[in-house]
Amino acid sequence: MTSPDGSRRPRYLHVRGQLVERIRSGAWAPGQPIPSEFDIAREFGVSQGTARMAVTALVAENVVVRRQGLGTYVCEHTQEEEYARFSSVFDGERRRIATDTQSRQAVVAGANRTERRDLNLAAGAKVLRIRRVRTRDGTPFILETVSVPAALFPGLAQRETLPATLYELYQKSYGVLVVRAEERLTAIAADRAAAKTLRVAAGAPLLRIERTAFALEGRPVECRVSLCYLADAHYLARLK
Amino acid sequence: MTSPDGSRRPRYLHVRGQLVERIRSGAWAPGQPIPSEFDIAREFGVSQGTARMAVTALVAENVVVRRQGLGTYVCEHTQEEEYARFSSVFDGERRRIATDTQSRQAVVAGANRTERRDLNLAAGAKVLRIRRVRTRDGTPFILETVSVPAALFPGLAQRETLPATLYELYQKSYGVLVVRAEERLTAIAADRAAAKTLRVAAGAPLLRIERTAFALEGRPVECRVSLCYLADAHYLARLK
DNA sequence: CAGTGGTCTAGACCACGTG
DNA sequence: ACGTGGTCTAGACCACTGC
Repeated sequence: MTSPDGSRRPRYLHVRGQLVERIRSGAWAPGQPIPSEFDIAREFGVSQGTARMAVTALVAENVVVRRQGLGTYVCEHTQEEEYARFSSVFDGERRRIATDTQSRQAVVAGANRTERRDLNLAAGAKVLRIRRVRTRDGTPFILETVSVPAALFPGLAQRETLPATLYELYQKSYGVLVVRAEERLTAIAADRAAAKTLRVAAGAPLLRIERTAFALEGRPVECRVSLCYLADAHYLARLK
Repeated sequence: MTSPDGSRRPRYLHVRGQLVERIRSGAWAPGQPIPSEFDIAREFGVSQGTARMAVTALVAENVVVRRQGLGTYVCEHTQEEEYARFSSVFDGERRRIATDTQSRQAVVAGANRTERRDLNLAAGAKVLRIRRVRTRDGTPFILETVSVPAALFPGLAQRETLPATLYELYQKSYGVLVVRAEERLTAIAADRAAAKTLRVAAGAPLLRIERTAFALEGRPVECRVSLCYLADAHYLARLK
């Protein structure tokens, strides 16, 4: 099969692209079922097996989830799911640690060098920076700075309140679906400001997490730096 | 289809199990091609599509790799591949850091509490503990203690030399194929001994990595603790 | 019960890497 | 040219879920 532009692309990848477009545009909303594999097959004039391959690709990309006997649903960043997928901090008994977000501050500024590189922005581009403290059982636990391209989230800076789980907001208000992230970790000594906020001694060892989050088609949409004081806690990474 | 014990299992999972058994037993050696999908289909009396599903499951489990036009090969832990899969430390330019292993020391001892939990060992079981220092450009970089069940690797303690890439040894000499690992990370302050070995100041922030490695069917086969001084370097984790 | 995803067949042809 | 994995069809039936 030859596509309109002359390049040879498997049919299932063409179908996948069409499905992604409908999800990106909001025609198929988060948490809602997409058409059945048979319906997709009929609409695009392919067999069920081919429609299934297209859906399987989206499952692998964390864009949809299959529920046997029910249907296939557009991924939804609920608070719970977002923690399960993107929060990697666990306690001594290997349970995921729940945090609350206590204080916030949001400003628009020119992107710095790290932000321009991680978010793939041109010089002079603006970012919205959100600074916040996350607490565990009421005590400061993580000091976090979240940066997003201002152009991608119009009006976000003017909001009076921001939810703890930002990806839900990105998705529901801006149609930006975070599907993947990379985190770069280092151990650093707490400087005075961080030590004061986290209520630890200056020089205490902190885990510094620098995250870059990616949306559909690999587009970087957020970077954040988190400083954590991990007393009786750890970060969990799964290899392959 | 009903299997001999009466449970209903998809045929492709039955085929997958048979393939795993041949790899585990060494009948199909690391780095060697397994039979083609058509040959597998013929042998087990299933269609190519079903044989393909069985192979796809093994690909997802990191047991085999497909090479288009060539065949499907049993995964091999070569030095290069092992670094690419299990080494997560990168330099400031985001290149993977190569390390050399400079000094080693191996002892057999009773498993401690952490080892018993991570390796799923009974009280009184013995482990082989390997202590070693890994260097970067000649300077100490990672201080590492590797623990494996002594019963699983007979004769390993008596070896005069050990390679830098242990998983290659586990696989080639003992038929133990590491397919997955979990790493638990914390930031700690260097104690005197670690500081001296790594040539940093006592109290310097170190990244502590506690790894558990799993073989086929989820069996834990190794745990290791690594202390890294990450000057101009970071640990990379990929989320989903 | 109807409708969904999950498994399975027996073919066919294509794209790729090697000889 | 050959054999491999990769794509694709047009069916079929099974297993699960909710009504």
